[in-house]
Amino acid sequence: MKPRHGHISDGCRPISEVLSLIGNKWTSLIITRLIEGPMRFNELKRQVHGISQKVLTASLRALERDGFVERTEHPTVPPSVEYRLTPFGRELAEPLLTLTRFAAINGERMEAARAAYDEGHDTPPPGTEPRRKPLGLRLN
Amino acid sequence: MKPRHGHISDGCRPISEVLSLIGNKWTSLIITRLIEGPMRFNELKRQVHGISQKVLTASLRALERDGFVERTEHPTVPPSVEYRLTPFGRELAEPLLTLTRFAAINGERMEAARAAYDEGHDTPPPGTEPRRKPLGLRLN
DNA sequence: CTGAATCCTTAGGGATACTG
DNA sequence: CAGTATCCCTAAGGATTCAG
Repeated sequence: MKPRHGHISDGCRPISEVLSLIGNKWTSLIITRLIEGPMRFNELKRQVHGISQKVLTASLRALERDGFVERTEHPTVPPSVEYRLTPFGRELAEPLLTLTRFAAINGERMEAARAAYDEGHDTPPPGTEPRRKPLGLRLN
Repeated sequence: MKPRHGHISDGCRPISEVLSLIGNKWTSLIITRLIEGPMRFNELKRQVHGISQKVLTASLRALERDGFVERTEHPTVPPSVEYRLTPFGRELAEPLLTLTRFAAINGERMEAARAAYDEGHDTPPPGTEPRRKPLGLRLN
């Protein structure tokens, strides 16, 4: 996900950029994991449940490019690469945590609101499903 | 956009939900606009530059479903519909603004970081473009 | 004015296999 | 271990048209 911008309007552009940055479903999880401290690739992959290595690589590259994450390659064999937040990255982590906390706290409230909404609206008679998407996601 | 979750891991699920919520490129802009006060559909559409009617409708539905936005339909002709943040929505708006401010303030820093990164890496020799996407976005 | 319905393109991202 | 390279598929979301 790198629309990265779009001519939203000059005022909104950078905002949209950052938002789409954290919106790519994984970066925020990555960053919040990295707050704890530097981490190696596979360690990070294990901590961010469900992410594929392809996407993890891509996300880290993006974060590195934007100056939020620093990549340190140790010339050992087998390779060892460490990722750490830059100072800039830690600045971003702050507001991100704020949001993360909000989510953690209000998760069920959202669930409830949805349930209520779905009920009040065209809830297909039970037994007449197809309901909402089965969605085919899987864990690692 | 309703991936809305995915079995990220039980701890991260609500977080991912909220993040994907704001990640859909428009919702955060919508919410921050609605902080100013209730707004009608087309007024909102004008304020959120570049959004299509379809997407605005969909985003508002999603926000309504999640309990962040309230929809009030005035039975006039022609129709007049007002959207306003719920108290819950205003709670979400807080941390969203934090992020929004970060973006506004650090926009150029990101630009700079990217420029630096792109330069230090495989910058294709000038004249040999195709460089980065032309990307075909347009304003309203 | 508010929105629903359609069509269509793009890219995010999952799965899998291969490499230094 | 830390990636790169492919294939492929779904969904986000533009553009356009129709309707109450």
